[in-house]
Amino acid sequence: MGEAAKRRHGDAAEKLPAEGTQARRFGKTRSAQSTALLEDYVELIADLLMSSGEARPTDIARRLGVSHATAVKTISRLKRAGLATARPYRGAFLTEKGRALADRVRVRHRLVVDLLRALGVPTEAAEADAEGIEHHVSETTLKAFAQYLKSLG
Amino acid sequence: MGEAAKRRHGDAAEKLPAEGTQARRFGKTRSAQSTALLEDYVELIADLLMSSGEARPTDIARRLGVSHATAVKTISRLKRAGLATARPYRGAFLTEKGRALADRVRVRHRLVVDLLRALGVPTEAAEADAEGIEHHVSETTLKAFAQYLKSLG
DNA sequence: TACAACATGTAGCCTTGGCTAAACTTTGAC
DNA sequence: GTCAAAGTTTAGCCAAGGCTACATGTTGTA
Ligand SMILES: [Mn+2]
Ligand SMILES: [Mn+2]
Ligand SMILES: [Mn+2]
Ligand SMILES: [Mn+2]
Repeated sequence: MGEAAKRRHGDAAEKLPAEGTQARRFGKTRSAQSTALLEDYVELIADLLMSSGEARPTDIARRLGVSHATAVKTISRLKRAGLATARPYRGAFLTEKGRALADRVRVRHRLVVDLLRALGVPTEAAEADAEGIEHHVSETTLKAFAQYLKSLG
Repeated sequence: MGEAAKRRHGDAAEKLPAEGTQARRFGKTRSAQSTALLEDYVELIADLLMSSGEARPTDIARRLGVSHATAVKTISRLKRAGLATARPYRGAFLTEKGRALADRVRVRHRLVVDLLRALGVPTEAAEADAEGIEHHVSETTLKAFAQYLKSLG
């Protein structure tokens, strides 16, 4: 480790979290990230199905700001994950599991936006930030958010 | 688009954000994600340098819960980005730019954790969730957080 | 001083999530 | 009914961020 370094700096050491603890936290973050995209897709597909009756690759792509080819590939991943089905040239549909996820994700999205707005964050910033934040909010934290909002009446 | 579908569902349409608006939001989220890892690395390297005088690949890897090979590759990316330097077998060091980023990131991390705790989120959940949330909090939202915390005294 | 233990670096593999280009279907306007 | 426009699919490329395996370097201790 470098005993010299240890002696030189060790005494003034700040308290870092234990290695294992920190590793677990970062691991959670990584796993949240790997599901974030799928969550946004099912939420969006649910919205499109609700509002227009179909969720076509091009529409999805435009709303996400990616190419249609990217959307098609991600829809494949949704299928592999058992969250969606797709009929050729008819767009995407959600499985039971996909609908359940979409519902949870939509509720969570709303809650995060509402909380941010309650704290005085302007609407557009709240919506934009929530799109990323939502995927990293645990059940525990979500409950605290709901509690706080309830306390405001 | 399918006129039948449009007629069947269009009337009960829910109000989605405009396509461009939604695309911009998702784009911001994507770009935040691409910098998230670099932010965590510079923050961790700064912490390790402070507490032990050196930031070696193996230590970084253990704290992140990844293999040392992964850490080495990411340190290369930090170098490419002008955030860090590394002397063979002496670990990583931050450039001026890296130190500046680390400072900003540390302040933001603190603020997010403090806010979550102020809302009643238990410490460990607050720390774990903050590790992901922090990367998606805009300056605007950060100010609102600070404001709220100040209002609590 | 030698050497075993440990740290480092490198190579090669995989998945995810972007992209463009080109071929193919569907659809709607005439 | 035709056919061009619009949408879909597929293929092939790239970078990021994981991994394991292996070769090489350093270092504390016997
Ligand atoms: Mn989102
Ligand atoms: Mn969302
Ligand atoms: Mn983080
Ligand atoms: Mn952090």
